[in-house]
Amino acid sequence: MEKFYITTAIAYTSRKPHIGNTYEIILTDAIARFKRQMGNDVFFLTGTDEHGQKIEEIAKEQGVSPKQYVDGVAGEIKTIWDLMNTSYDKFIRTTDDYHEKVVQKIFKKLYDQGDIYKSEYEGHYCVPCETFFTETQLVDGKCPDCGREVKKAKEEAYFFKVSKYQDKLMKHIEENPEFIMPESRKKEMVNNFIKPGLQDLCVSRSSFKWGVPVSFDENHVIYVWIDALSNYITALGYDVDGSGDLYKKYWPANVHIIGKDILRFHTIYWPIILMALGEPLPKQVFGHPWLLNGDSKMSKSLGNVIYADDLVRHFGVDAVRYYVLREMPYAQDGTITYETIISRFNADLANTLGNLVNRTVAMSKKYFDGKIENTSVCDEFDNDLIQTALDTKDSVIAKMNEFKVADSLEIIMNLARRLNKYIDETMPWALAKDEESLGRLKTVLYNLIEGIRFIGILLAPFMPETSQEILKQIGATYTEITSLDSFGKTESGTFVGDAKPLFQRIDEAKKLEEITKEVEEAKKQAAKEVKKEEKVSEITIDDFAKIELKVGEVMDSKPVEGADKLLVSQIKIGNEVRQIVSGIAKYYNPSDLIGKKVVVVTNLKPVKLRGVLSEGMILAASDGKDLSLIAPDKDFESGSQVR
RNA sequence: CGCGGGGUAGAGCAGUCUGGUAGCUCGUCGGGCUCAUAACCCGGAGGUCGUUGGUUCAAAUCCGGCCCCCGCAACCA
Repeated sequence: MEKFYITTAIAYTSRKPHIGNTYEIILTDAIARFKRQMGNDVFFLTGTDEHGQKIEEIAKEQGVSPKQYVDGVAGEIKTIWDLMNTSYDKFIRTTDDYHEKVVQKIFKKLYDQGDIYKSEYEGHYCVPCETFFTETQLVDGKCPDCGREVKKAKEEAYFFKVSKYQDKLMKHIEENPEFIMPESRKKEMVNNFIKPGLQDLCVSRSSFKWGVPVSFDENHVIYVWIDALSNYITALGYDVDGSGDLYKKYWPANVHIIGKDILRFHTIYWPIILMALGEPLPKQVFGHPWLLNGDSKMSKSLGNVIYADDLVRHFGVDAVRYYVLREMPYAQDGTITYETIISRFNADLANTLGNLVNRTVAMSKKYFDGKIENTSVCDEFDNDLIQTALDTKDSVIAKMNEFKVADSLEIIMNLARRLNKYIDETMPWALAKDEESLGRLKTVLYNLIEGIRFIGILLAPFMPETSQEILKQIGATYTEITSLDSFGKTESGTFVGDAKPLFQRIDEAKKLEEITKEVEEAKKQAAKEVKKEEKVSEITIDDFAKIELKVGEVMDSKPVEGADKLLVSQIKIGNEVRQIVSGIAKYYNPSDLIGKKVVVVTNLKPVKLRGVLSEGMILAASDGKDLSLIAPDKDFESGSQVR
């Protein structure tokens, strides 16, 4: 039996995953189930990435230990994975003992052989946040987290010599065109990162503690990539000093299924780590697109997060699986809204598929007490139907081998449509009226049941429960995909089961109203939580007094050349005119600003943004989506104090 | 000129590699049917394929210019 090792990315345990995160495991599960159905010996790995500064911070805020915190979230993640009926063989946590030990050994080995070396990490350090940032991470030259000033600082750290393996990696990518999929992503990686030259990767941190310690230097913890990526091999029992049987059997992975955003780590750093370890590379890395809510990304602050368990409550597990698998394009981002999911549910699952099964089984019961017989009274319509069923099986297999999940489902649905049409073509209710055509009627129903059996079997990787229910309702005894080699496996004399609607049609207006209520409720809740999260430490009135705020009038404003977010404005404050650069170009036209009264922080240390001097800061409210300048309520003289 | 993706009927997408009647699902309008979950089947309307120039007997498709949207650019799947 051919082995097939497939993995998801491990989920970060900073918070509960939303439907977009959940999409990844559903997708991977569909592929894993398909491969099993095709007779492969599949090993399906998933798990959680549990270390890092962010988790350390959240745990601290909540007053629990990091381990306690990740235990909670990892449990929640596992619950959702199970709720979605995903058939993973192993769930690894990066806080598992065996994983941590092997990660330490990997680090040590790379260090001993000279691929990891100690050096200094120079960056911009934000003191209150205790975090290093690179030049490019800074927002307007300030800390991206808290917006405060940063200063240049050095930190001792370990680096991984990725540059050493660059050429070898490039060669591998060129020689294995299927290594990075989809194709468009490959270009992105090669042009953006490899060609310009790889920089050595910082692989340790000393600014926080929540991680796997470097075994020979206790001031450092191993930074995320070596820790997290190694899960794919530690889960199988890889060990520097000799690996276990699972590893020998399943490595290299046939495919890593990951989000497009972390493609870089999986197609550049991970292969290089493996090269350094002298281990074979995964055969393929598939970067799937994202699932968006409408046209925007799901985020807590926007209050538009959709969770898998909420969807399941409203629509059921298989409907949610169906939706995400059917709706996601191969290489482009997909969308989810409650409207579209209801529409898919009704059109595809209730009307086309559910109703087909229901009417067919009901007719079999009604006309022949559920007994199925092939009397071979054929007609012109039959051949086309039979051919469609056989073609459907072939196409689905072909598409699935390319991971084109949405196409596969569409093809299966087309078979359901073809079967519905067949009912109209043959008109069983008319045949039932005449004693002489009962033989023909038996064949018609036989063909329908057989066609539905194709659907039931082909649907198994995508909607496991529905697949079983369909096969049960038609009383199928042959349920293997190999039984689809020919049309007509069902034996005469088989009895169908009870006809129960597979998917009850949803009243869209009513459902939406119900959901809207819930969403409103959740939004309020989220707003509360966000507020809590954003609460910064208290300051005294003296601290506040250090900030000088004044009313200013915009005399002139224009875009900063070469920057898409920045405007440079001349602001009159009393008798003085200052130049201030602000990141508001996306929200305001320069010409509209002229004459406006704004509030300005006047004693801010001047900085250069994009090479342009900025002597202050204009205050604005922002919710992440839009931005509004803060203006005095009455027309006030520029230069007036703001307190 | 940082890199990449996209712009096709009211909505969502396929077709572009390999040029040859513009297709699918939803919606909409009309008809049919009554086995079934007000479902199913058939038909119609609706598109200057972002724009502009070129190659060609022929361009959504190949080549060039331009416009618009969206990602990525060291840690949000």
